[in-house]
Amino acid sequence: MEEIHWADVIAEDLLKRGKKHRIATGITPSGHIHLGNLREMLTADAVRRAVIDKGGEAEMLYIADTFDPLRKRYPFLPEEYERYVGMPLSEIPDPEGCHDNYADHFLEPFLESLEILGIPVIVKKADQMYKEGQYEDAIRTALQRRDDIARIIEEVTGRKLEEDWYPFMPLCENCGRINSAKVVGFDDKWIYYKCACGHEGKASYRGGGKLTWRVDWAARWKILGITCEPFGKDHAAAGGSYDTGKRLAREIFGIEPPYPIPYEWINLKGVGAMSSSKGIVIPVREFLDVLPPEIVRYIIIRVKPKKHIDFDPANLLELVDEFEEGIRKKDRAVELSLVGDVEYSDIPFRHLVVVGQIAKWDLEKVLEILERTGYRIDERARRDVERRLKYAKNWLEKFAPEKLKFEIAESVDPSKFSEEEKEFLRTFAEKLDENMRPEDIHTLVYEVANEIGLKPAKAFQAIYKAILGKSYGPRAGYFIKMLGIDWVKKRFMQVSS
RNA sequence: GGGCUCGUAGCUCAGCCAGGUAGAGCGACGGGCUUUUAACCCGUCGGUCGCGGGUUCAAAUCCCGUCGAGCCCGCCA
Repeated sequence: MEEIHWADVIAEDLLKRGKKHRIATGITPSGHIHLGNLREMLTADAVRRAVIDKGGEAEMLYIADTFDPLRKRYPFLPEEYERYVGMPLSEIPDPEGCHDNYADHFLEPFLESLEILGIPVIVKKADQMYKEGQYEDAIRTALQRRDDIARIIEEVTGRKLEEDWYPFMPLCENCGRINSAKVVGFDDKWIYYKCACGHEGKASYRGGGKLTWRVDWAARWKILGITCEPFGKDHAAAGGSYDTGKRLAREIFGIEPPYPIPYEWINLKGVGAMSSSKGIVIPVREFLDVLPPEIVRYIIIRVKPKKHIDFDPANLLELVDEFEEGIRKKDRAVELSLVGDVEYSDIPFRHLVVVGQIAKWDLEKVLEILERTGYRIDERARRDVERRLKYAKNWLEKFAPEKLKFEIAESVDPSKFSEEEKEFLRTFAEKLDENMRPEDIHTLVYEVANEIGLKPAKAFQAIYKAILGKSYGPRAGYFIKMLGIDWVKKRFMQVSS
């Protein structure tokens, strides 16, 4: 039985509904956008690609809720930001002063990440949509049909709404908050409100406030013609916002709700679920310095959206092996993860981690070593190594377990070696031959050790001591071949003299 | 109170949607080779598919129930 990738299953479903699709995403830029948030984008993008692969048309929208109020002063914000709580993110200054406003500060690196990841999105900023009047009709409808909306929300959620509830949150022109004024009435031109700060005023249909979340969501489906949308499992619970959205879409706005794709959270090993408000975060942008985009995509795309992902950045090599194997097998998840026209060579990432350390990350040296150990270096391999070597270096420094790290000792002190060790190294060096293959070298260790009556374990230790200054290291045969027979001979002779 | 996911080999999981004699990787064990990192090759061991019922010629797979684990909703969005 052929296994079908989840994105293809969804794409099939979508194409039964129509040929053209607009897939929405909506991560709110209230803090650093992390790998967990990225799942929404990658889920959408995998489906987008699958739809296109099957002959349909699809585009991705990213609605950034820049008009959302700041919920609280997050731990990463300075104390004076207490006064901005409740104000829309688009109206709050950038905490680091480098962008126009708070929302842009977090939005920009994220959009940059999306570009690196090869995710094409049409960006819609909510504050602009409101200010430009795109929501005007929806707001009018929502206010006029306040009772029907309230009834639907009450029926779906089972909770009771206040008598004076309205599906609209006015932006108070006095205190600047968008979450503390109550609607007291409305006419064709204005929405009248009374704010907790004491101010009474009137708000415009264009940027004078926003619809409450559940209503806003359904409204935006209509305004933008959304046919599909991934969202976190918090929205997917029974009585949750998708359930209300579904009914609001049909009964208030007269549209079919988008095809839902609920997804699970991503857990960072040893840290727990990623959450910007709890400060458990590795910003996406930071990941992309350490891992190639296709691997980041693969981490998420290989797993069905509804299954939770435990991700341990220290334990990455196996995943990369699997990915590289998938390239050869033309695995669908890998295919959906590859970005642009990047071409892979047959050099494993795992190998680059070792060779890079030997060559001290010098590209030419790395290529030289790879060639010496039997890899064919053509233009394609060259480009590939150049690209992935940077990631290998960054990953090693940032996430790799200590035992994978080593450094060639600049020099070693012969007095630290016993006579036995010296004898071994001398004999070994004499027998080393430029034409030996890694396996031959490995065998030679045993041969020489036996010849002079040294335990093989001691022999290996002597080798590592002479090269690295510690008693363990990468597999000796390959390692010596990579270092260069000539160099090793010289080093061993010097130590044993 | 409600929703989702998981339970299959020692471990991590695939297979379940479209039922047809249980799979992979890792580990373990034996060997290649008297330590070499999360190395390579060959081979071996390893599972009453959580439990109980039902449907079926046939169930890991579909249905009902049940037990256990995790997360989410029941503030706001």
